[in-house]
Amino acid sequence: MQRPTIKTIAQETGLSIATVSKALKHSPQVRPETRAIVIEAAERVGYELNMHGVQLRTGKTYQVAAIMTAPGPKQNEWEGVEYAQLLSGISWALEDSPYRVSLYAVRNFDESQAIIKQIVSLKKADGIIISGTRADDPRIRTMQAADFPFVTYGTSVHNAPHAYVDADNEQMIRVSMARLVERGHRRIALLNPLSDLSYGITRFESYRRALETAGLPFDPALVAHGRLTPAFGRENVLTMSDLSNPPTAYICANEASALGAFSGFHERGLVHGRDAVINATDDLNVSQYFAPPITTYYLPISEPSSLLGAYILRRMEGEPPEALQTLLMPKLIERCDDRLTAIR
Amino acid sequence: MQRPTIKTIAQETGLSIATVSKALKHSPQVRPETRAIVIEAAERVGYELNMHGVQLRTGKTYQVAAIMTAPGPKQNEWEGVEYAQLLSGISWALEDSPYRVSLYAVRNFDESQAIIKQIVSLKKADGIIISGTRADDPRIRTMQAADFPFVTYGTSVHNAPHAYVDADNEQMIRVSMARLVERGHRRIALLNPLSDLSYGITRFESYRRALETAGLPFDPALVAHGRLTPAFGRENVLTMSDLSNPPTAYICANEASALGAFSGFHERGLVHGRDAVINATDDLNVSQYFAPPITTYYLPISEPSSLLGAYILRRMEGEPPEALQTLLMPKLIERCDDRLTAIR
DNA sequence: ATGGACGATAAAAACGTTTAACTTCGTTGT
DNA sequence: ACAACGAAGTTAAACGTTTTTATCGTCCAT
Repeated sequence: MQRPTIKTIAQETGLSIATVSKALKHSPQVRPETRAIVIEAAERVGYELNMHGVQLRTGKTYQVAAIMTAPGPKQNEWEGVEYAQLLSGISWALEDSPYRVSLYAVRNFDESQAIIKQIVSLKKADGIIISGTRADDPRIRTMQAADFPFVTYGTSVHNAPHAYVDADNEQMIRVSMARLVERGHRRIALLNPLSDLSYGITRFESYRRALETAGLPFDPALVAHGRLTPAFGRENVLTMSDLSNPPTAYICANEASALGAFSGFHERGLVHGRDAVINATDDLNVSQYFAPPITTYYLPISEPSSLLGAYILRRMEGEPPEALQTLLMPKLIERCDDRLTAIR
Repeated sequence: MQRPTIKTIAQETGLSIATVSKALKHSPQVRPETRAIVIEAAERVGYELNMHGVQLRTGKTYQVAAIMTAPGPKQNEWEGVEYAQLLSGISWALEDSPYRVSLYAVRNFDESQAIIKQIVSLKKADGIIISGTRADDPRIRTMQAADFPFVTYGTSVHNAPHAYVDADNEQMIRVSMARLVERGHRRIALLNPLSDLSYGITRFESYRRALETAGLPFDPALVAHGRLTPAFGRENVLTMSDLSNPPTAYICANEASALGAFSGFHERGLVHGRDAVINATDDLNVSQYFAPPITTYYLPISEPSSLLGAYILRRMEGEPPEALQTLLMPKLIERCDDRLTAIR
């Protein structure tokens, strides 16, 4: 038996397919009684809308492209693991809509740019979600030029206003620095994402301002930019702890680099809380299982991800981007005092 | 300007759209000279195949559904993070094909079953990739009954033969146990996945056989089944280390539970290598950053994931499932000796 | 010469939906 | 009484492909 179509319902009810179509989408052109008949028949025959017909006719794809930047299959680093929860959050946010998440894995920025151009020009999706935004992001310009709906996870600086969701990195670093300074720290290291990423810049600038506020000197040796892998955290601890005047606190941009920093502590024989402390930003609530647990700024990744999903839906409905901008403040979770026992 | 279609090319070349269509798909019915003309015109006008037309006509979706089981947005546990790399591996394997990965995030087994029924009956995809297989998996039966192409990450026991990729859990546990026994361990704990999962059963049975081989008694207090979160690892170490005769080795089924086990060590004041050791299976190469680094069986998740992608493609081409079954043996990485200093 | 087979292309139908344009008929206002 | 109108449906075209069937020469065997 063939799958029923609107034609089936038309024959079943004696109406035309046009009326059936209109009835099913609640057009005001059809009488409530007629609609009831159509709905009844649709349920009776087990009708389900065939998207292919809709897509061809309307040109809409009902796909939301999620661009996921992950390192190539050769490098097996603990990186980008938060994408799993990001994607499921987005997927759930679209659950009650006709939209599906279509996944585009790319290896680097250039590939993401190429993919986006393709999606936009060939209309392979109705909306795009990207992350890893740069201060001046050409991908954003591409999408804006084509008037294509999109939402970014991360802000940009030099682009025209667009829909975004991000953690409030400025505030987070400011509060974090003030708290550490208050606890006696004078040499604070910043393990930062790649410097072309927008949030890397935000964090760095906030860091510098916090130093000024506290009257502390800026030392470039205490700032590192890189891919936020455990290796990155480890190597920077190894290097910085060898300085003649090593840091007593490390601010890590994610849980992966914090884990790596611990590995560096272990290698150098440093004791957390005695020689130095580690603070981090945590999306996955994993820092509580570190030994010892560390102080983190915790933003459950489900929050930004469901917002991203909600925003792309609203953006595709035509809502202006200015109304779809949110900075989320992570919650401070103090798992240790972070005063050095040696300093006291 | 409108996007060019085969009609555009037909007008451009003076041929019919039928010939253009055939020429573009290398049908033997069209003369090579004619084909050359068509190809040239297609390139000149910048023609790209419109999938919506194809989909409506052929009924194919060119979508591969990836079912991703992740805990709901409320629970923010470090769980399922390897999905990110699994998905990107699959996505890359499909890169040169016309297929795209369509993501379906579900919260539990029942939801995945419902989604799969829907995908199969409404033909929302041409192939399905699932994980978390059970010994007797009703989802597999659903797909087989409908003769629907699919590949599983994980084996099943009672189902008819199907395409799968998995780690060789039997061998891994056997080797792992023999190695620990050889190093003097007599009380070995198994931190296992949920007992309804196929690989949980495989691991458990292999564990029991290994005990028999070594002439060691089976103690149910040393085996735990559960969701492989850090919390699970931690709690079981807390419980088991309180036994009158606590284990001297913990075999963890993934890196998340191993991290949690470390957290339990820290809480109890246990020292790795003195009081007990932790061995694990590692997909993400993160155990090297634990303090201290531990011995793991490492299977870079890129390997199974690219196989999954390759297999679903071949399965959709009609290749029989028996030819598409692979068990991958993880590589043993000895990061410490794992002999207890106290035992010697 | 005639018929048939074959090779290359064209014509047309079909996939399932939406929507602009049109018909029909009853109601309303003058 | 009649034009104008509105409500509720219908007709038909269109979206871009693929594929079955038809057409039209050309070549070959008889």
